[in-house]
Amino acid sequence: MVQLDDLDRAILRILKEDARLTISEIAERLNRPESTIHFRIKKLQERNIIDKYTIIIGKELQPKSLAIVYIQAETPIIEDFLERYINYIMKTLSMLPNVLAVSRSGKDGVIALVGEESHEKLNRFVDETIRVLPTLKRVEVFTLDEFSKGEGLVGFLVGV
Amino acid sequence: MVQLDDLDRAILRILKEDARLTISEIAERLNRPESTIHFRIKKLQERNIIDKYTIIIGKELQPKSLAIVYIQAETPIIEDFLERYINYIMKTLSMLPNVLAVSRSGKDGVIALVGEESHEKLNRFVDETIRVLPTLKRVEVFTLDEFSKGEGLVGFLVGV
DNA sequence: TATGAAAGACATCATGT
DNA sequence: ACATGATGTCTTTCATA
Repeated sequence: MVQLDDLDRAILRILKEDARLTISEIAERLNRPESTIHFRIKKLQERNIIDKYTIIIGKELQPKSLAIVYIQAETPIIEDFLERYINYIMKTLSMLPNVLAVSRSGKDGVIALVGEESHEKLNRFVDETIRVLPTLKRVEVFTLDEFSKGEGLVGFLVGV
Repeated sequence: MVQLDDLDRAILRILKEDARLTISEIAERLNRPESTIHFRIKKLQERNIIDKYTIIIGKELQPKSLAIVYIQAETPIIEDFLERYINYIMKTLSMLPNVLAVSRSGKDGVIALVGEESHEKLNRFVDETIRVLPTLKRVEVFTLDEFSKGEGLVGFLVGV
């Protein structure tokens, strides 16, 4: 089981905001000795509660136009074909740099997060790369126009 | 404009994998002097290409069941009401800890990424918190069952 | 598990090629 | 862009409670 006390949570929240703060700065903010903060962070890493440290890429390198695309395959007679076809779609989309995330959705669906420089390019990508896939039952596009929570995810996902 | 050379990109890719590597370790991997790496990283930060440093929370603290939920409001006669209603929905959802991301989608829609401990809890959340909202035209739920790209986004978004 | 102190490693900066 | 060295800060370890 995962057991976190208030100090652990406080440290995690601070590191989430700025993972480059020094242990002494964190110690000062939380009114604890450095050795304690160091010990806690070490434990959080060992317990894999802190999975990794990473950077968020700034706006300039991020795609301006985003959309969630739902792709549903035509349900075929042969089950095994559907399985392999979904896997093929997922693998293909995953390789594209402007496809930021791909997940299976149910037995016959795929959800992708797509980013492009402009609304036009995004529509063209959907038309020319996704809608052309054979034996699709449904393709649905939901543009992401303005985040009120979780906006940072673009800078986290975008490649360099 | 954003100008990145191969060295910048190599550094960014390394930091994306592990933002806690020391400058000397990065310098060694890339066969460059430490002073150069230090200088480049400093510039990348100043140029805001590195926007921030953060931590990814491990699996144990992540929701097991995820879904993208699309919420479309009934288009009313009065435009201004739609605007305020969408804002209200977004603000309300943003406050919930199990709603990891919220974005407006078009004039009359909202897209939310929802996480819960189980498939059942997730369905209950959608039924009891989202479908009960008045004057909705459509609520669509797409479960996220298995990522092939961008899986880390959950550990990035989840709160502590 | 928490803490204080000490030792070593590191980032940072200045200077010069 | 790269090299070197000086400086102060930070991490890490360990002994102790």
